[in-house]
Amino acid sequence: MAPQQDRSRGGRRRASHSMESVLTEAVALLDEAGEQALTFRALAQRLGGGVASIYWYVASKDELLDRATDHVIGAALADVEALPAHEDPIDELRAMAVTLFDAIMERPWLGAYFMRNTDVQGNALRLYEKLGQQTLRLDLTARQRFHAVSAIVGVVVGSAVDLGQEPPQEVLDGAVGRDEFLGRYAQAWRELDPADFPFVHEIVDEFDGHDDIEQFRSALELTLAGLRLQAGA
Amino acid sequence: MAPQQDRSRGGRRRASHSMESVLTEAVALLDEAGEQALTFRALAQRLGGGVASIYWYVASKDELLDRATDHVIGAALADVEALPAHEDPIDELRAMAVTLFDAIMERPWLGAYFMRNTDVQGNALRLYEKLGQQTLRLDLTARQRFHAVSAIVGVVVGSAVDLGQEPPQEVLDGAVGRDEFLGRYAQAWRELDPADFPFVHEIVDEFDGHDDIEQFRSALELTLAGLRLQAGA
DNA sequence: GCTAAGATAGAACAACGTTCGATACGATGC
DNA sequence: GCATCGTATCGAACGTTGTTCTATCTTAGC
Repeated sequence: MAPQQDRSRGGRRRASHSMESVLTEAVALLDEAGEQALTFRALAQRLGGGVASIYWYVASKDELLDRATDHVIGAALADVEALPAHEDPIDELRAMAVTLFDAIMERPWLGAYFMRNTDVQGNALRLYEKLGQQTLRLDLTARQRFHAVSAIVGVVVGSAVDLGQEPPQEVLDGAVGRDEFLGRYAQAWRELDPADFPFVHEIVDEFDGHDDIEQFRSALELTLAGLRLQAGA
Repeated sequence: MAPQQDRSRGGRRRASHSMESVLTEAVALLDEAGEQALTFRALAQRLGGGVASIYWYVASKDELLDRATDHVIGAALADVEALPAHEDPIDELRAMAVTLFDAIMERPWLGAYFMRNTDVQGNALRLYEKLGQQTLRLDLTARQRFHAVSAIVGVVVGSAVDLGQEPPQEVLDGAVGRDEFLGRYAQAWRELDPADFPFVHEIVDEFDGHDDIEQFRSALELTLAGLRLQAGA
């Protein structure tokens, strides 16, 4: 009753990969345990192959990160393209940015690599174009359009970076909940001298247990309000 | 005429450090050659001591980075505090944000670590407080104040991250100038199909040779305009 | 002079990205 | 059937990194 071994002629089976599987497993590692979990050895073990095989598909870890990033940005781009059209371009910009932020929230590691994509081509550029096309519907100069899209991307990235560097490893392990983690900071802030830190005391209750999405949407709303003003609509 | 050797009894002189010198040299390494240049061995050599000695002052590289970051944020905080007071709190917020961005521009590596500071205390918190105090002068709810400061910090960080990850190592070595670097991207963009990428073609001339500070100020202006609208002033 | 704490340092360790050389596989030509 | 060439895989090794271990030197107080 020995189980049918998955080998031929006693030799160890050779693994056969593909660009897709390499990227998929790399993203899976990043999703499960964050940036530090993605090593060539861990990835090779997951693929059931050797370490050096990965170098057939990518020339370096930087390229692996770039391709993995572009891989998931492709999914975010698909989400954005699936969005219904709005009459108001600013409404559409808001919907796109929120969709983008949602995608990053599910993958906190994305924040650090989002803008690192050195490739000129790729899904990041398509996303950039997609956002920018909305500004073409606004009464702006080319320079204003360029700056507007940069500002919106900046808000997304800025919020995403906050997100990505928030968990200090305890909350990722599940040992400490996010609320408790925030609560610790809040408690330390409450113990500061109110005379020296009036603002911190003013907002500590808002900080405690705050929602990241709401924080992002508020920042986005300010930028979009400024943009609407600039477009004179 | 042998030079007076700086040693006693022929033995190799033991180095004597201090928290200040360790942080100063660490920052110097980061300034000169970026994030990857800061290694314990390079730092030890610079301090004229052994590798393990650094561990007397910091428990890990993460802590070293945190302390180094807070060290330079302290300088930025001093710059911000030296700013003249404005009658309009939003004008003062703008001046503070610009000062902050200037400090980050001189140290591109700061962008990646700016928000990574896990310490609750420190200069980052004081800077946060300093920004927040201006919102106390505006007619806003506590939540709006919290979100406003987060938004402004987000704009700074978002632009700073762009900045920090821009040079791909050639421009840092001085082999390729920033303009030429930007020009390469611009050229590649110009060769894209205008039907597929109308926005990219619209702004490529603006992108080519653009000024980072101007880009940042535009993004900041949109946020501040939105904030002014929100405060009903 | 002795001792305890403060401070320094060399050597070793484990993990990482990367390279090298050898080897197997699959289609093609004959 | 067989040699051939480009594709693809793998184990082993290299150099560098953060970190730890253990030993040593220095200083202050008694």
